[in-house]
Amino acid sequence: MKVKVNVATADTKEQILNVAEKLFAEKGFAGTTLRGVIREAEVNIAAVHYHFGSKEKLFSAVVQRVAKQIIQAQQRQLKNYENGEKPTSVENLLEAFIAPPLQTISQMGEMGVIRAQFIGRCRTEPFPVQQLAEKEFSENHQRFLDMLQRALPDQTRSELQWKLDLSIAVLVRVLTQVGKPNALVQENSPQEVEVAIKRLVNFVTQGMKA
Amino acid sequence: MKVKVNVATADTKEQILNVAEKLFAEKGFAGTTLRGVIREAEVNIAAVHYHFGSKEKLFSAVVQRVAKQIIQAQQRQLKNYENGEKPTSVENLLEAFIAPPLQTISQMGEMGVIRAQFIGRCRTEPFPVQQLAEKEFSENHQRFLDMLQRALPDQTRSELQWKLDLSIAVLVRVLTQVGKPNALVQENSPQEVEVAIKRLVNFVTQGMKA
DNA sequence: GTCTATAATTCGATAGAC
DNA sequence: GTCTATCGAATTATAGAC
Repeated sequence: MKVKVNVATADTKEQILNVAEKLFAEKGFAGTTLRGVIREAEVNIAAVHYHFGSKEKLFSAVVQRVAKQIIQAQQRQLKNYENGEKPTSVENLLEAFIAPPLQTISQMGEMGVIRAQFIGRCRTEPFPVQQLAEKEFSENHQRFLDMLQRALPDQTRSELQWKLDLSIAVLVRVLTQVGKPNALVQENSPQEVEVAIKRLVNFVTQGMKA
Repeated sequence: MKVKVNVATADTKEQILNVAEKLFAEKGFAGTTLRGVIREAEVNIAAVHYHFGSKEKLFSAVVQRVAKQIIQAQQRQLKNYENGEKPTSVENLLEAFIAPPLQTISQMGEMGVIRAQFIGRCRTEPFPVQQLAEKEFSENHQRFLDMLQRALPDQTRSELQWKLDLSIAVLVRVLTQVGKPNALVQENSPQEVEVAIKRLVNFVTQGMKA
């Protein structure tokens, strides 16, 4: 059975999502206007409300698209370490957390820098951004926390919690600085990203074990 | 010779600065309106433009007040380690960097949480916030970088640069999470802050030496 | 220095034709 | 699904009286 797809609509929706991600990344939620989005996306102002309902729901749609990709890549990476009994090492866990977003971003070219900045906004912007974003990522973070607890049984849950939180802060900072002078990732090439992942994993692993 | 001080004006300016810091911290630059500021500060809308000139210059004035306090406290702390020839240890340098903002914030009570969030905005908000803020902090960061270089002569300048940048990201994350559940600093009491400083310095020192 | 009044834009959202 | 037209409200900033 064929699946009906309105091509024009799919293009319009996706075009709005792409431009919205770019503008939210560059100017933040409050600094982005729907009129700015529709101008760059070359669609009608009413199309945004027809497809998404409101500015806030548009933002949620962008977040969900981003979160889905990242979490899928992280879970895929984790399966490489699934041998069974022994808990995965801290290094491997942190690499499974850190490597996927960096690799994804380096594969996306110019859009990768935008994606990186957007992720940064999700962690730092005022209400309602952080709340909308956390909803999409919290379950995944809990899963990683559970695995870290198995790898480091001597540390308390709350200790691991703030250490993971700080590790994410470090990852997000690296992401938002991609391409800038003196950043850990400057050219955003696959080779450079591999080196950056090693250094970054090392940086946070030391902190996590401390 | 007496110094003329218009008390009403001093109050008005300071009141505007206080409320502006609070609203910028809570809602960000774009999300804050001058009308919101004057409503809460109970001053006239024209007073903001008379004293500061524009929304952007008002933000700059808040940043300058905040930066001045932090940098002074850090430099004061550094003088404790000035013995002369031997370079200060990495731990001491990082503690001189990290402790002052956390201690200041815990002394400020409720306003401390606002101050902490405001500092977070300075590092993460879109143009023109980051640019205006970096202008006030960059010289101080360079000084710390120079001292770190003396303490860790085997690491390259660019290596130390991104490591210090990531350490600041960690500090800022701790600041913005003050008072939230599972944060490193929850009650914001002097004793708790002292413990937090030790853990935090340990976390970033391990990463810095790695 | 402080105030009122208002200029000049811009915003998110919606109604209704096609 | 897409469009035009527009509503109602909010924004920064300024002019000018006191």
